[in-house]
Amino acid sequence: MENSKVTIHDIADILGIDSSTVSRALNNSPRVAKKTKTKILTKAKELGYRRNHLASNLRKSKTNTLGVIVPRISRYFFSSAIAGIEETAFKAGYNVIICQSLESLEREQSILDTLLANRVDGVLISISMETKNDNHLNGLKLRNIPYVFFDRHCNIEKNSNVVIDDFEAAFMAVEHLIDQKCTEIAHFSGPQNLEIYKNRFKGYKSALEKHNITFREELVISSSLMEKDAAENVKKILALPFNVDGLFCANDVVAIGAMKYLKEIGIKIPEEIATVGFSNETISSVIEPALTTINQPGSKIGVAAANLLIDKISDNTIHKTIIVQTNLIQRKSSLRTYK
Amino acid sequence: MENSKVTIHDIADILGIDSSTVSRALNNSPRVAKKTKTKILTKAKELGYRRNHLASNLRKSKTNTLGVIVPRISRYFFSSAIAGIEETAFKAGYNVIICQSLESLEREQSILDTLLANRVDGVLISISMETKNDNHLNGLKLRNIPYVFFDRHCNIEKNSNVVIDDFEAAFMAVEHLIDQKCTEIAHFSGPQNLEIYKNRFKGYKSALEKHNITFREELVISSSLMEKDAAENVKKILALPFNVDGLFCANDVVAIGAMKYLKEIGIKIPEEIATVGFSNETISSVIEPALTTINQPGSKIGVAAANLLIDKISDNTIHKTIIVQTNLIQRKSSLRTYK
DNA sequence: CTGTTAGCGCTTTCAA
DNA sequence: TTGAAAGCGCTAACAG
Repeated sequence: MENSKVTIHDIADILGIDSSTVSRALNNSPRVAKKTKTKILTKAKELGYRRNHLASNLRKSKTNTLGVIVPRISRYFFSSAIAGIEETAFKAGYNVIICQSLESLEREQSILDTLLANRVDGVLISISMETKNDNHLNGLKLRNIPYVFFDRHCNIEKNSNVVIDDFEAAFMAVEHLIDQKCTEIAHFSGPQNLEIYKNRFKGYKSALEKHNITFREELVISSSLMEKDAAENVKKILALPFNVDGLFCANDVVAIGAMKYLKEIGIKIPEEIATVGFSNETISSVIEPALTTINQPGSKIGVAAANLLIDKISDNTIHKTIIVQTNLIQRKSSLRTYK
Repeated sequence: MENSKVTIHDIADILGIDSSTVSRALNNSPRVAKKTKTKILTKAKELGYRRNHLASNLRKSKTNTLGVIVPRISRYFFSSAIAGIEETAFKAGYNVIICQSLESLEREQSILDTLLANRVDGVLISISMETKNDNHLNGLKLRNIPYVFFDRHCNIEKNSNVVIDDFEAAFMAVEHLIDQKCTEIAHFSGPQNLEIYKNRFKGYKSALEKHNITFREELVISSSLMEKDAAENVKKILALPFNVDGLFCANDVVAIGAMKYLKEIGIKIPEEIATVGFSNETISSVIEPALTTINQPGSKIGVAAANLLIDKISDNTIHKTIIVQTNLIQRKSSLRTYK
């Protein structure tokens, strides 16, 4: 019993019927008598039958496999996205091949080759920093293999993208600062050629507007958002002829850097920092003064992206952009404790 | 050109030879004339031939797939382990199915079923907190499917484990505390059914011994190492009739929780906290007072585990335990700044 | 509703 | 060194 080598033929032989009937029954086809079906399913269970996906897929010329390309698996946002993808894919009967581009376009290209060789049914991709367009996805296009960008996408028409609502997230973060009675809110912003930072900046501006706070050019400090930029950014703020009492960072790395530097020089302004970024819970819980606007968006995006891709696999004409909404992480207890 | 549907038969037909010869050539068999082989390989490349792994694997009844079970993908240690596994597996021509048990034995069991159904060639597993033994791996044993434990393992003979040198790591961490003149060092320890926590406890004890510090039962506080346990643990320490001046945490989650709680109640003891855990760099840079003993071991362990499993797949008699050595992360600048 | 038949694309004896 | 032939386990016409 429980032999892994049980095939539909074994079941057919024992029951004195044909293997095609067994196949139908196992696939829950309506073209099998209820009685026969029951008999077959019972016997299958008894023998410990397990479908051989290899054979099944060969016959159907489908692999039931999705390729996933991320810059780096170990970044929390991506690992949680993968968790969401895996779960969704699994439920739908798909396996997932996960690859990391390590922010290299060249690696991204060679990964696509490998995925092609593996005959994946579809691809989920979050592009590397080096990637400027989708030319290297030609192989997929040629073979009509659907793909969906998630989070990092090329700004290209007729593609499917799953992204976060950056405008809204930024808006919420800044509004939170305003609720805390901050009036001079600085913004550490990112490269304005990238959609996400443009939208976060817009959200910042819009929140100020809504609450009739004058927008000041000099409060917006643009950088590449590395931790090392943070000290410079903070210095610029401190050099201003008035006191800043709130800070909105366009990502968590620069927020962490800013807090570190502020601690280092023993200065406690600004009183509130908010950041839009993909912090993991552990980080968030350590950085008390920072408020992260995005509540575990990784897995949400992963789920949405996987679902969209699976839809596209059955109907490749679907093109859409899904904007995932985010929540403010509420950490009231810690937020105002250390003023 | 570049049609993905090129088969060995197409090549054979064009060249006027048999498909079996083509197959041999493509598999670099020595039983093909050099000239023919070159001809075949050239034509294959020209036509953009790609082997259909499905068919190949069906014939060979191998899936070239490894199953990986981890408690949670998004924990930094595991995502970096997965990165290492992926890379190693990929190079060796294996794909990887990644699953998370979410610390549930039940889920772990059902994942194993799924992996069996997927006919994986081998399994890498890091067990859940609930898992006490390897009984649920019976399906693998029955079918002679090799498996390797990594990081979290059952302490069972004749299994293959890839682990960190927990004893050594803990010893180093505690010795570091002693070097900082701590004498009353508490230990937040974990479930003693898990080898890793047992060994970290041993390392703690051993370091004390070496430096002639009396071991005190009441300084060891066992919990499930969740962040929520931390507050309770700290309370127990504070209730002691003497002052604790050092703290060694068996993992980083509880260390972070402890620091949070200490901050919250405005208490600055203990002066030094060390933790053995798999912190990511961002976390480490935020948690100044904590010293993490293990320097990015995840991918190291992943690579070692995948290699061992692949070895076992070809020779299932290999049984060994690989102990991966670790380094102390040095963060002198921050360590003593905020006392 | 069930059986017959013909492969999916590849590997691997066995003969030649 | 190459070819012929069989079949991995499953599915999907097509008949009946």
